[in-house]
Amino acid sequence: MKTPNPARRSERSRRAILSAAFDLVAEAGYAKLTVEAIAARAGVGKQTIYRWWPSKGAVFVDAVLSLSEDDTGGLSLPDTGDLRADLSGVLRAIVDEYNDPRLDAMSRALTAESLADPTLNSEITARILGPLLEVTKDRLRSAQRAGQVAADADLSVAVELLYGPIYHRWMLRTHPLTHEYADTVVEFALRALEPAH
Amino acid sequence: MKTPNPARRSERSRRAILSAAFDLVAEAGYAKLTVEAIAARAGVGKQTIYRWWPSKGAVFVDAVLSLSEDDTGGLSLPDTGDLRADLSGVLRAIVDEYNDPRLDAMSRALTAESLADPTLNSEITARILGPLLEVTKDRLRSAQRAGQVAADADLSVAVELLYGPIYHRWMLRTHPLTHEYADTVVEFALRALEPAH
Amino acid sequence: MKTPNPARRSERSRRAILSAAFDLVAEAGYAKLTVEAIAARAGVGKQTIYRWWPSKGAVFVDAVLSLSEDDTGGLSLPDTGDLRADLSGVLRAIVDEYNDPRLDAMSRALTAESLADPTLNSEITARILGPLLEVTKDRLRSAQRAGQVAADADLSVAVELLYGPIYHRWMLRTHPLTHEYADTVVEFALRALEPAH
Amino acid sequence: MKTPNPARRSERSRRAILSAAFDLVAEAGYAKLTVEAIAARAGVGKQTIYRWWPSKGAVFVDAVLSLSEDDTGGLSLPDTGDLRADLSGVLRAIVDEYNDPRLDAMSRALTAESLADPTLNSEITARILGPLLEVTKDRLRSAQRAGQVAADADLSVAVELLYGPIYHRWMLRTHPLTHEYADTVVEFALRALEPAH
DNA sequence: ACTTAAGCGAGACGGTACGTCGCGTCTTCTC
DNA sequence: GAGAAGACGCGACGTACCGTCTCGCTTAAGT
Repeated sequence: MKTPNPARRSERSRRAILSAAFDLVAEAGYAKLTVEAIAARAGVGKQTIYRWWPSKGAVFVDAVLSLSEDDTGGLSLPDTGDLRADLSGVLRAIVDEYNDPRLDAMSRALTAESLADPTLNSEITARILGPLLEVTKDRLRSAQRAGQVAADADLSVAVELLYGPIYHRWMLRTHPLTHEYADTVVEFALRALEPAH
Repeated sequence: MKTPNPARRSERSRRAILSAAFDLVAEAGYAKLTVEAIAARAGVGKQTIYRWWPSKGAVFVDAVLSLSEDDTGGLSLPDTGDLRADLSGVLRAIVDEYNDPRLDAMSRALTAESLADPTLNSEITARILGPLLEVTKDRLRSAQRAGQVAADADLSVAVELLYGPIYHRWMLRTHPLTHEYADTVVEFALRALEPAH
Repeated sequence: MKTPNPARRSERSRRAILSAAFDLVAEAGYAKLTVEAIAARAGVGKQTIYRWWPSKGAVFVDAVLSLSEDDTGGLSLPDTGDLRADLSGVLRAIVDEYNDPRLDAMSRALTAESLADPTLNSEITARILGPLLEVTKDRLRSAQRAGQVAADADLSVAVELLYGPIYHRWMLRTHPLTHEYADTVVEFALRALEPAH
Repeated sequence: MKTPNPARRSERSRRAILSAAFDLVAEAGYAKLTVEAIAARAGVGKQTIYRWWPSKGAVFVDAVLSLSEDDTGGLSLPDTGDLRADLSGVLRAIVDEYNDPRLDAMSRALTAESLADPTLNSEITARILGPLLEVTKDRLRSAQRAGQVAADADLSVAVELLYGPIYHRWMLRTHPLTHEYADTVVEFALRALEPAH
């Protein structure tokens, strides 16, 4: 099992494969994605796929990631000084994404894939989720300095207080995801995090 | 598509199929579960499976559910008067379950399945998750009457404040799930829910 | 394995089964005949078929035979004194039957069935073919008495001289089966059988 | 329905499939031949069979044909000048073949298959039966030139006069097939074909 | 006339084989 | 030497029928 020489890799094929994978999922759902279909649609031999990716899940994750990285990093988290507004902004944005059927389907597919394959899970965590949590923590740290958040609050838990409820509701479809809901979550979180009184 | 006559259904086969499915997942993981293996292990024709379940996922969900329903309701939620202790009890119990590799694998398989098939999702929600959320809300309602929780708090959100962070951490494997973590979550949640001061 | 009591046999079911079998073959060909289809079409339980016939081939053969026995014995072989004319009559009649697509298909199905199952073969031979050969031999015997056929000719072979070529051509589709052909065969056969000169 | 590229066809698989099919029929009879068994015995995927043959019948016919074509033409028909002896030779040889249980079974299977599938019928006719009839006609033509057979005899019918009775007796099992029988048939045929006297 | 057991319709069952799909590997030929 | 093309061995799919096996129901026979 010799590893191929990346220098020789065809950029045209790489792109074609990723975009074929993405389009196929968009059209028919992740469950119907097959390596053969990707190869056919991309005008590529199957071997070319297997040479560079370990599984079709990896191709798909790559496809999604390469797309989301074309954006300037997805969600931003401004620091206007108004913590409540800043957090509400992110959460509402996330709610909007989950309410877009296209993105919803993609996210669920990605999640399902990551459940079955720990490798993909870490990749997703590292490349999508991690950065989001990080910038959020940054914002909370800044709020700590401003005395809006208890100095001793564990920020790793704090971010989960924000994103956990949203994620829970999205994954389990217990109730609709709305902007009000996002705001309620922010409200609760801020109360939980506020300095001792 | 004629629906079979349930009156004639063989109880012996039903049981054999469910327990075969469960055992196979326990032994080799959900990814390797096949209808043929279930049929073989259960000593049953494939058609008998397809006659009564639409997919192997449905069989598996049924298997898990029928098992979890042999227990008299699984998790209980006592009302000792000490809200913090009561909640900490449930969350720690859940953390323990997620830390049991067997149950962890089952839950992830169940979750992955429910991502791909909304029907299963609702079934799981209705038969496993729903009851848990319900008893939790009951406990919180009792706490409201006792003045430990703000009277106007939206309890649907409140339960997500409790379970959301745990679920988030479990699903995304961002950090280890510990009893301390459970307690921290309870702490934050109680602070968020406490009556205005 | 107790043999069922024929006295209790339902005549209505028997008829329904035979005619369902016959019709199904007529409609879709023998290859697509199934026991389940016969049962369904006849409004009969499968067990009723298995109780009275050993195989679907047997049902079909029975169906054909029961039909052909409604006729007064099928082909007749008159003795007008004109041997050539009498034989030409039968052979032409047989040729006509083989040229009827319905009968052609039935005969081929019957033949195929008898190839796979020696039991059916003997039944067919006994109930359809045998009588034909017998009456033909009778006619030839009468011709022997009239001095038109060599006294020492082996009549078992003689009839095969008549039917063999026709059968050969029908089975193997080497050439079309026509009345002229029937007459040529009769001509050759008579020449082969004529008394020494 | 894209047709596969024959250039890429694996010769090794082709051979293995044909010989597996042949052996399986020899061992257990045509009725028990299955595509799965062929594939398993040949060490081949089922798809490889379906890629190149339309049905298991076609595989079997191919198997038989490819074997019979390894022989340099099978039956020969010498021209010794003695027509009776030459014809008796072929008919006796054919009788011998039909009396070999192995060949008998093969021939019946082949015949049954050709009854159900006209395509196979023509193939068999073209590759096995046709050549035999042709060399026989050649021999009779030579006999015509020698004045042993009527100049105006229709040779297509003549050959059926020879093979028809044998075939009839073999197929319908009315009487045993013996060398004497073969000779009797030749005798009758020669008498039928002899020039006017 | 009344049981009572057989035949019957229906159809679920354990199986075998079907013909198809997709996997991941391998081979051949091209650029 | 990477890539397009696609045949291959393999494993599983979901379906069609097989022949067997209960289920109630009906129906004729024998008390």
